[in-house]
Amino acid sequence: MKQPSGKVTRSDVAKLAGTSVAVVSYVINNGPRPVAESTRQRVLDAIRLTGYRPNGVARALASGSTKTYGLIVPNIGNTFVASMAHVLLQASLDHGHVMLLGDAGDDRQRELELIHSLLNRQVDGLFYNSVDRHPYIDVIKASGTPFVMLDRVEPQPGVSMLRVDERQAAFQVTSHLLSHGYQQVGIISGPLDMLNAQDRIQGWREAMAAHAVPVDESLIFPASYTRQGGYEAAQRMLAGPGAPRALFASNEGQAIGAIRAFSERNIRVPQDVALVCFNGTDQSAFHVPTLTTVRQPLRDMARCAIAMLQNWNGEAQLQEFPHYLEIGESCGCMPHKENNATTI
Amino acid sequence: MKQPSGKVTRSDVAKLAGTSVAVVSYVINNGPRPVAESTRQRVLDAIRLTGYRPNGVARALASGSTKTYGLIVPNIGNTFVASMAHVLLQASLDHGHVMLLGDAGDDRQRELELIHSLLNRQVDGLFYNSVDRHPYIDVIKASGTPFVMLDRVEPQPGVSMLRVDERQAAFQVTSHLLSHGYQQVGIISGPLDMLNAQDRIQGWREAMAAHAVPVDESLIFPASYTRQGGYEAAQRMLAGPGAPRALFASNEGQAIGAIRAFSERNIRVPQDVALVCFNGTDQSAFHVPTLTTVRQPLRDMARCAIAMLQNWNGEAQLQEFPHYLEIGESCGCMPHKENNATTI
DNA sequence: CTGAAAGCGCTAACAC
DNA sequence: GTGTTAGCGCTTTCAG
Repeated sequence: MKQPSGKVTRSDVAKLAGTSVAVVSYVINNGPRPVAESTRQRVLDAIRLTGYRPNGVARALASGSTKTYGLIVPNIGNTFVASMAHVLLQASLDHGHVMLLGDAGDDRQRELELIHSLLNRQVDGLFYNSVDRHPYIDVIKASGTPFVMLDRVEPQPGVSMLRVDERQAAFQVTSHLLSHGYQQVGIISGPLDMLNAQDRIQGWREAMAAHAVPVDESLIFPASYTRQGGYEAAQRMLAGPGAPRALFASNEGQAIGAIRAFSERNIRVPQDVALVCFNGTDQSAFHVPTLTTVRQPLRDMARCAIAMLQNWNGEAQLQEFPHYLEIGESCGCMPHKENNATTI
Repeated sequence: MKQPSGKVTRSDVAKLAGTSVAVVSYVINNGPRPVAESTRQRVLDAIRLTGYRPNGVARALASGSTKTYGLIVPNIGNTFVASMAHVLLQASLDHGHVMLLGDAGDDRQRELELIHSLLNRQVDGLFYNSVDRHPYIDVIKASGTPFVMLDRVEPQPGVSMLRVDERQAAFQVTSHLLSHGYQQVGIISGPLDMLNAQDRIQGWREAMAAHAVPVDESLIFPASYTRQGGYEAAQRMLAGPGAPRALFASNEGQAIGAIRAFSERNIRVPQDVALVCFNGTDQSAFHVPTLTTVRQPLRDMARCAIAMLQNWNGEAQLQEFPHYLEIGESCGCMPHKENNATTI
């Protein structure tokens, strides 16, 4: 008979099984002491009968581990962030950890609040993707909690970090556009004070140089990493003189926003403007047109991030991952499945 | 001087402040006993000096509350789920609670594992959106943990639930298409054994009846609630005879997948096929074309869900929310900003 | 207003 | 192989 409420404790089980509480623990934890098979069965039966559920809070206090990780993100509504969260969640569960999710709602103050909150709750480790370029690294360090930065920040001693070479990826993706023959490639960048925005712009610059194309600073359109940001940036671009025929959007949301803005002016992608973007998700493959995008090996990154926390020794661990270019229709070098000769 | 690690405990603070540990608690918790202002300051200083961080696990054990909620979702990669998670996270934080996020990865077994995991961790309450129509309600009930179902399930005693009248919403959205003059409206439904899929199909049926249109069962295309599902369903629809010129997709992902499939056959939305969908997110407004979609008042729902947990008395609470139809371009009754006379 | 002390439910020595 | 018990760090009652 299951109890109506979760008030059953380990000593109830012990009583019913006719053993001591220690034995119950040994059974539950498969150690650290052996238990006779017959006793073990009695305990197991008692657990079933009582509907006993080990109190994780008490276990955490006694054992010193919560089996919980924390994840701080700017906004779970961002599709790339959600993809990252998804793989981290899966990988953590594989290691027996659940995740406390802190969604900062793009608010710096809230982010700090959340960090304290998760730290107080004694997470075994923290994955951290900051709202902006001023992550609260000191706070986390002071707590002694293992943590991994998921986005690029100023290199610092004692800060572990995952990253892809965004400068190189930006170089590659811009070069891809240039190789199509475009002489002008615009860039919708992230907020200029963010390092990953700088990296991407830098790669863009280098690609222009490599192709002997003069860099036109007016082709940089800073925007937030959102659909709205991309939408507005594209509008600004169209409002100005000499809008480029090729464009590099710094994330998938911006790309989609830009395409929306274009469509409102009857500008087609890729026929009128070739487009590539960063950090595409599965969404890119279903978009019309499909998006040419730089993708990151998220699954590997998640596994690595967890390994970093587990092998934590207080020293910084840097792990760089390869990116890959997923060619879609948006850059124009693929046969476009869609055309305008329509019948049904 | 902050300590290098999180080993500072309350008694360290007490020692430094020259008080007892109880007083430190009184200061931290603003009660339950008053503390002299001067003592209070000494304690506060000691806390600052030591870098003391209250141990949430110990607090939870002693106080009986973890200040943590749990959220079980099928997959955080689904944009609608992510939107829901976002608002719940924000609302929870407003009430001082953090969230343990359980992402089942669309796997029933994993979902159960997660439920046990969160329950063991003594969450103060659980928000539950099941992978399929067989939610593990008994497990949660047996634990005595307050919980709210976020999706529609078989009405049961003792099960609180949020919902919108999906039958009615489906009726409305289908009627909207019919009012445009279409005689045939297809439906990409969810998996047929899910209640919300049945509800939506039922509303679709009733709308046909209300408009005196004979119901053609072959126009029901069951699919998973994903872009891939919508894509495949649309392909099936196009492969069959008499593909309808109007279509109701059961969620945003399906709609986007369907549009992709259409575009590959040079079928335009809304010119060739009028489309509406359920549970659109902000994404719908940036899509080309913008999507006509049924939206739910997520923010209100989140607040309500939390209130249900807080006022938990073991009795089922049912709360129904109004939906609203957001008219976009995809159904064809709006001036389409996009056209095909293109120049740049 | 402050201090002492009894738990909270469990882990893991340490005994036997 | 099993039982006893000292913590884990905190909340809160009960005495001063």
